[in-house]
Amino acid sequence: MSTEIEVRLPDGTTAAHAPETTPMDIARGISEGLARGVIAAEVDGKIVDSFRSFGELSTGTGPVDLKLLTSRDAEALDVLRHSAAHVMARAIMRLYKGVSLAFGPTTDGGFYYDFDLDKTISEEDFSAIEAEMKKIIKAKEPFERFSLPRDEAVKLCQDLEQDLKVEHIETGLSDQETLSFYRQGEFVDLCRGPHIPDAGKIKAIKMMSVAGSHWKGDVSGRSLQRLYGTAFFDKKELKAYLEQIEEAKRRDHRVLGKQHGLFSISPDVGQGLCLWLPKGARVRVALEDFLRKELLSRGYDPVYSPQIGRVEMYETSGHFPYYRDSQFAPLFSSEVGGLLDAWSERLGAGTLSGDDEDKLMAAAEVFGVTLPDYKPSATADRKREVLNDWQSLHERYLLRPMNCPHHCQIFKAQPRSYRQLPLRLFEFGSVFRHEQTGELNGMLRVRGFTQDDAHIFCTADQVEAEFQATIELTSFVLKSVGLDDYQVQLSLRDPKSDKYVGSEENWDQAESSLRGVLEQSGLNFVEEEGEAAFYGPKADFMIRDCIGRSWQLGTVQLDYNLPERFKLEYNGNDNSAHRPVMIHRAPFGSLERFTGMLIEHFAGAFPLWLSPEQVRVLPLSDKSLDYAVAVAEQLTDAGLKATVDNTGGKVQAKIRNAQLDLVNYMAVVGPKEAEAGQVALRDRIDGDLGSMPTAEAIARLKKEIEERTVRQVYKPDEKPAEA
RNA sequence: GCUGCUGUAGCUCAGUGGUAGAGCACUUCCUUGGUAAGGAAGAGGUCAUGGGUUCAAGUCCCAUCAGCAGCUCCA
Repeated sequence: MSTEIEVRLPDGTTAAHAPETTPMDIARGISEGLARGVIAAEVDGKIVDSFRSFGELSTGTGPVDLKLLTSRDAEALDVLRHSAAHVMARAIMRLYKGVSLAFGPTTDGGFYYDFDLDKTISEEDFSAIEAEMKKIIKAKEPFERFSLPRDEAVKLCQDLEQDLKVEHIETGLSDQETLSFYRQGEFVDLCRGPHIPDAGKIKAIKMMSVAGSHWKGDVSGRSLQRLYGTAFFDKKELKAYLEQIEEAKRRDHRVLGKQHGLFSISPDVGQGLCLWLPKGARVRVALEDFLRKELLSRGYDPVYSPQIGRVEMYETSGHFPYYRDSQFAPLFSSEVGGLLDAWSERLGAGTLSGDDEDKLMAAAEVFGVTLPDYKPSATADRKREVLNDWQSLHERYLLRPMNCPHHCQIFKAQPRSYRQLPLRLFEFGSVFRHEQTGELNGMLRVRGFTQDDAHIFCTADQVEAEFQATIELTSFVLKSVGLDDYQVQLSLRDPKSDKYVGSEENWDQAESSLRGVLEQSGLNFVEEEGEAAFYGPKADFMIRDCIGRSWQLGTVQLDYNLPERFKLEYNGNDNSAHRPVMIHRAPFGSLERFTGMLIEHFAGAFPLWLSPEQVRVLPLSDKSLDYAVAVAEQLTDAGLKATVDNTGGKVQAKIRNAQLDLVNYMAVVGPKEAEAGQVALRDRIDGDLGSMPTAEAIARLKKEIEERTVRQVYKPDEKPAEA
């Protein structure tokens, strides 16, 4: 008999147990009730099955730390959902023939499992799948774990006709000597675990959606069907989760944007190209005016630059070659330009046959272009050179994907002295990127957008202070729109990757500068390796909105690369040339994305200072219409965004419409108000505020605007149900 | 770009091979009112586009375009 193992509980008590003892046994020793509630165990900080023995789990010589996990522990939900994924897979295998299992992990909201099977699963099949899952759950069969050496594991998966699992063992798990499996009834799956003791612990499940996916995330690999589901320890939690999803749907900026006339995307203009309707544009103007004023007072210089630039400039900056696929095709001054471009691409990819080459030569001749230096016997590189030489004698323009090259040119437009630094150039610059069709999403992911962009050119010594100032600016901007729950993500390079440009030293210097400032700032920040841009590390602001979703918006990026590429220089106090450092920064990120996020955060109900319709004047009847128009003029003169409801009908209906249109204030005017030069002000949030002189109402609203008050984050469930 | 789903009035949607519908919005008329819906009438559609099957297509098939969900990508 082997020696006993010391087990220490969270309260510090320790006891010796036989090696075959399991966490579940210990739970049972404490109370039957606890044993019934145990979902999994945490042994030496690792989440494991409650039904594995300490002999197997213990690694060291000292006592093992045991924490029993019940439905009250957050980690337990993950275990439950992983088991639910197995239950779903089991149901699928019962319902359909020839199912190959891929992976079935948990996600934030639930779990999914990827399958390869002939039948295309649609939402209509969900009820049958759920019914089968419920049968499995009701049977309360236990999950059992067993391990096999690799050859036997491969054999088992072959016997089970699970070719994807076989492949995974042979490739992804090639370094594993033994592999663990879980059995539940007739269902056996290669799986790391851990799992719940038995299926009966799953009290609430729901199939959520079905979508396509790829084996191991490789688009050229096998296409799989991914089934999403979720599971909870009780039905109430499931209900709350579903309500939260409904809440997010109600806030969808695409729906609210249409409903409230904020923006529109027309197929006639093009996919991913946003039309700002007057009301949406007013929100944007408020944001732009606010930021412009801030920047001017913080030592920034406004600049303007064109929305196209020569391809050569983007070759210099590196953007054109690096992001070729996600840019709009270049504009060529010569009609044969596109042909030569495609020709050169093919040569570069090595996919041009001699036949096709002859055809291209002939085609070029049709356009009157002969290439005497182009020798069919030359190397592909030499041929490309000839083509590129021809191209560079003709204009090629790129719809700009970034503003920075233009701003570099502005820096270069005149000799610079160290006395002029830091030079902070800002522009609300529109850029165009040909994002993949499947990525487009309302205002959040578009093909044309406007960055609240600026580039700071400074000396190496000024980097920290400038970085700190931009962090402070971004925090201020976010606070002004009522966003105070955010985290900064410091994105560093992936040491294993070679996609980065610039020297090792520059990267080290950049990364440590950013880290230092963030540490001093007291902001909550996390570091992420491998998330940096190709030209430098960056700090992204991850904002949490009022329903807990995270958004990546503002960004501050350090760049030692572009100044190098554009050979930017300033004259130092030693009267010799020095290279400036560049900081790219955008507190909003893009106006499109930021506005889209605000629409969802406020559920369309903007605070007064951002609101596209701040006051609507409601005449009691047509008899008061003239006075209403006069009041609206007074409000407009005072700088407020005011309209008049000139429709017929009763004031109750006008109020209802204004409330539904999320107008911040209503000014009800009837004979009494006209007589006294007053308005009866009604607040969207608090209701009737009573009559007051128009001037008093104006002062009240102007104060709220100047203070940029965010009085309420609108909760749609407070809205009365539509009749 | 890939997989799947969807496309009918301005909006939300019904319409399972045989005469294109509802609610809201809109227009007109009546009503002229005091803090979340007054009443009546009317107008509005090449059923996304293009092919095909059929005596007959909004409905079935194919392609294209667009949208949605997910995958992959994101300077």
